[in-house]
Amino acid sequence: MITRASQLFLPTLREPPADAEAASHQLLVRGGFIRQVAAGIWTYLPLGWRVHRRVEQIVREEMDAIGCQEMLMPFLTPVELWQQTKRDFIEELFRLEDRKGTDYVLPLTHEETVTFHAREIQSYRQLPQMLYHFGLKARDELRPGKGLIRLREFVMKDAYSFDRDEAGLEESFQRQRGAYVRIFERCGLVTHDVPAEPGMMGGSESRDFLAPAGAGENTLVTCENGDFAADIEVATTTPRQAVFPEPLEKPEEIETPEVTTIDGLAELLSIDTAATSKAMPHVTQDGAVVLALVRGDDRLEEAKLAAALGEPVWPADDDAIRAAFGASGGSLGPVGFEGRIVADFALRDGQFVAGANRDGRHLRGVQADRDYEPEFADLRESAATDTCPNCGGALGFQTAIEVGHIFKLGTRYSEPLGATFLDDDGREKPLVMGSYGIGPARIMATAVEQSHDENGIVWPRALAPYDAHVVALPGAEEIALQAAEMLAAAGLDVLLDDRDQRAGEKFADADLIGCPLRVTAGRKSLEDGKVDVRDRATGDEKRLNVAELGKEA
RNA sequence: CGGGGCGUGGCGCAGCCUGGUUAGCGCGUUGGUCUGGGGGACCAAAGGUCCCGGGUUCAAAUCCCGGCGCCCCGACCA
Repeated sequence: MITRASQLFLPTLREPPADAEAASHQLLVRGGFIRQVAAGIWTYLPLGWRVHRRVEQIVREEMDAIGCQEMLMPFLTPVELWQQTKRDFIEELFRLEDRKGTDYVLPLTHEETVTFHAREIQSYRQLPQMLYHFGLKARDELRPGKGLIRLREFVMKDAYSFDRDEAGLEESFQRQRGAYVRIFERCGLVTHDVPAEPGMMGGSESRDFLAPAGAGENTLVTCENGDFAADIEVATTTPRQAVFPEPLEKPEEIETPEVTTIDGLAELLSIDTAATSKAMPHVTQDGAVVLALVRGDDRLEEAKLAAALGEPVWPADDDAIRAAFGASGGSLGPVGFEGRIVADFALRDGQFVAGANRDGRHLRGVQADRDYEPEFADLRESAATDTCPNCGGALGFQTAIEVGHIFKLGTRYSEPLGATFLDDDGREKPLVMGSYGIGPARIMATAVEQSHDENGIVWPRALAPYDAHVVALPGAEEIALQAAEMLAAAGLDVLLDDRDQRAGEKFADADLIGCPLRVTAGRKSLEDGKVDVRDRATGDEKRLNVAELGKEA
């Protein structure tokens, strides 16, 4: 198929928009792929929508290949479904009301709706089932941005599996996981399949597909030897060994006037920062104060704390700290604290300097299980000085985009919504579910992040808006058209730049738009009947006869 | 929610601090001439509620107050 640039709505920009920082944001806007309507709300222009559809088609083929069935569920959703699963209080949820006063939500995902339909599954004989759709999602994000990376409205391919039991779920989960690996591979992306944090979906196990990128919102932790990779929110890596002073029989209070930081404390006492502990009071939804304790040189990973507690928490403010500890931040510690204490595993062995819960004083020789009774959990954020838990190798940290996320949901949705089936033992049981999401827009953004140069986008072949971009220079319009027809006959989608523009402008646009092949017909072609075929990725160029184009492509 | 920045023709910006004729510049757009393998040159022209509302003033893009929108950095997710 041939598309003529002269008739295409393709507004390319010479300069990037002032508010764009991420490479994908700049290039997709400059290349005329997308335009912003409001924060996190975008239109796909003709070129951008072509790319989106190519991503969709790859996803569709891989879903169909594992027996997942396409359908379409609605955007407007009665709030009752979300009330039944108790997700109606989620802050990101858009709510609206019709003229009769009936409440609706715009779905964050479609677990509720698909489970509503799954109530029609009656018997184990109908299982397993896998369903999917490409549906709009709406999320009232606090901070949308970075082009297509964080959107308030977007198309998601969400798939759902229904099984009799955990073993069946495991099988469905692995089928989806395999499909995801193939999808990202076909899209030409580098991704890592890593353990993740289930967040608001709930459920037992989840895995993220993280794609390293210049701009992103996740941090991927990997081992130099390739035997470890995880999202930093769940990464458990090995902290460096602390250097401890001589142990004490019991804690000893010491004067530490003016010292409110770990560095100041370690310096005053001439000890390793890793031989201190850091108290970070948090409050739960119902106002209880929980003390999170990590080693002095560590940072608390809040996602891990929330996971350990099983509920979200917020850092306590000064008033709450005073009330619970009788001291201010900087002198807090576990000894004598009445509430719940969660300590990082790094504090299990050894004696640490901790706040004394009296301003200007600390305790030396504080030992877990002797001087205070904590629950232990992994709370620390992986640090650059950590080593691989599997081989001791050095770790690397990269920003990454989450392009896919798959969850084992279990009965989190089927139970509240009453989606049950009759098993072969004659008993009624809730369906065991999984859910599997991919954002095509993020795949687009990731492809650009991972593959571009100073001149523009270098699309992976499978995602390019057109396979070939034929540049017609003045005088050679006829040859250009013949070349385009040859390529089209060979099954390629062709963009024919027949605009009345200067050569430089056409080349610049071709580089910016980033189709894999560029074919130029110009004055030289009139002499020898050949055209220049240039590979966008490598820059390699060769002169070919028009007749040879088909087989070359 | 906390912090920072911005809002002026389609795009990128200047002007604002220190109010004062017709609000400028580059790019783009339209018409013309010459050009024509990496964003060319010259001539002519079109195009603006200076984010919105209020206030101060003889006079507001400019000063004050209040909104709204957008971007970036810390707590959420495909």
